[in-house]
Amino acid sequence: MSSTVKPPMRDALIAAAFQLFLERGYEQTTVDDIVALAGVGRRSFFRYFPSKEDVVFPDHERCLADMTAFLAAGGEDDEPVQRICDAARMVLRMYAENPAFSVQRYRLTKKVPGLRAYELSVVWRYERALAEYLRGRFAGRPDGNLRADVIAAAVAAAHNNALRSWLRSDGQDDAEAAVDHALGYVQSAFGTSRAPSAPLADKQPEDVVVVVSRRGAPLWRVVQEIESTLGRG
Amino acid sequence: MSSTVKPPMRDALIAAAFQLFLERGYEQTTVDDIVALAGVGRRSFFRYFPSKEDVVFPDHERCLADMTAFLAAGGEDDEPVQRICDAARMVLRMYAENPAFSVQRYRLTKKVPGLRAYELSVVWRYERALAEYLRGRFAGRPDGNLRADVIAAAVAAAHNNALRSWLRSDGQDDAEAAVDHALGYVQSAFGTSRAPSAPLADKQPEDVVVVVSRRGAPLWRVVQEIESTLGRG
DNA sequence: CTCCACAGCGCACTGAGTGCCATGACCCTC
DNA sequence: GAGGGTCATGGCACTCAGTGCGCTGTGGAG
Repeated sequence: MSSTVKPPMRDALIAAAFQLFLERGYEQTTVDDIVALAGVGRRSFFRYFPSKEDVVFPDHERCLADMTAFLAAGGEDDEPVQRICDAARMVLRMYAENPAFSVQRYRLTKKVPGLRAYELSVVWRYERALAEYLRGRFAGRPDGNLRADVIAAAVAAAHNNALRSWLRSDGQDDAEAAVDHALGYVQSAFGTSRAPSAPLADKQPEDVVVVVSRRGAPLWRVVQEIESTLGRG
Repeated sequence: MSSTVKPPMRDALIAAAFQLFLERGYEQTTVDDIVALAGVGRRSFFRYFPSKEDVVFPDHERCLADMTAFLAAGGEDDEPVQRICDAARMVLRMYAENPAFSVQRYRLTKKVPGLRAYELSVVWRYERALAEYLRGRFAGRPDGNLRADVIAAAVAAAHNNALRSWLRSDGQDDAEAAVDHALGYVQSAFGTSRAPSAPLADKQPEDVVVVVSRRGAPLWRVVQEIESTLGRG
């Protein structure tokens, strides 16, 4: 999409950086070490990566752009929560495309506080993209912004939960299944009028009947009554 | 709790830093400028603040410790979601104690990307404290960790939504009411059998009557039926 | 009075990130 | 084929955050 040609110098820098990071650690590796191993000038490093941390997350900028484009391409008839769940799945796929690389990076970010902080800012931008989309879709509804922020945070948290458990398994588990399960939980909590996932969708509509009186009551009261009715005390 | 005595030097550094940050901006102010204005040695700055960013968030370390202690002090009979909502309210109160300072800091963090990233790592630590508490409480339940992470993220997002809208109002709005409302929404979504807050608890129980048949149905189906019943298409 | 602990200070150093300019390859035009 | 323009790269010098180390003054305990 954005860049059709692949600069070999960029890839060489990434390879050299990860080799040194894994050998002696992130903080023990200077930018001078990286450029020396890659055989390029120090100034060129900062041409391709605004900071030393960026070399650890080389493809997030593109992935974020893709996700934003995906959300912008949706129509008004899409179910919003479903849409952002699909958007979150795109991020997971990006990780799953290079399992070995993703696991290596996970080990790095787990150890180095500076990288963890940087990853947070990356995740935050994804979450903001989801929230902004929902804000647009919820515009006009009561508490639209609040609902958008909360649901986006829940979806991001569910995605990250599944992603991290997959990374901890060294890429052995089924990432797609894990994220489907996690997102299904969020969709059940913020459920909208759509089945959360295919295997549950073939239930009969008659398997539940709900009658609510006093429609003006606050939602939490309704939920409270339902839960006591369902016997979850 | 942690530090009973207040070093005047620390406060002098904070005051000097904010004066300069507001005058000429964060990035245009060097640590040398701050220590020169405060009349202390440069090395002393880094004795009190590990980094230049830390001087912008001088009380978060204490607040995080207080929140962790609050969560650890809870008993097994507390309602978990209610508990972390109360914990989140502690953070809001910390902000509300110094409205002018909080609003100044908000303006700074909104403009400076580096400070925004730092704030993210602070918020992340709060969220992790909430999630770790819930993980302990949900231990053994199916999807306990997932539920803990998602609910903690939702509570943090709701809190941040209310906090930011209060900060945007220059501290004029009612912060407590805003956060109560926002957390009430989360509790309604992940609702457990308890009223979300005192001012709503004195409603009559008769103001809503719910009848649910087929109790074995999945929760998302129940929610779907309720929403269509309530007319939230 | 002496010793010791500690808070602050000064200094020199590393390393990230930036601005500026030179160089060389490539391409387009005449 | 010569000249000029663009662009990627390299080299250099600089700022500034953050650190390690050693010095100094002060104040309390013996």
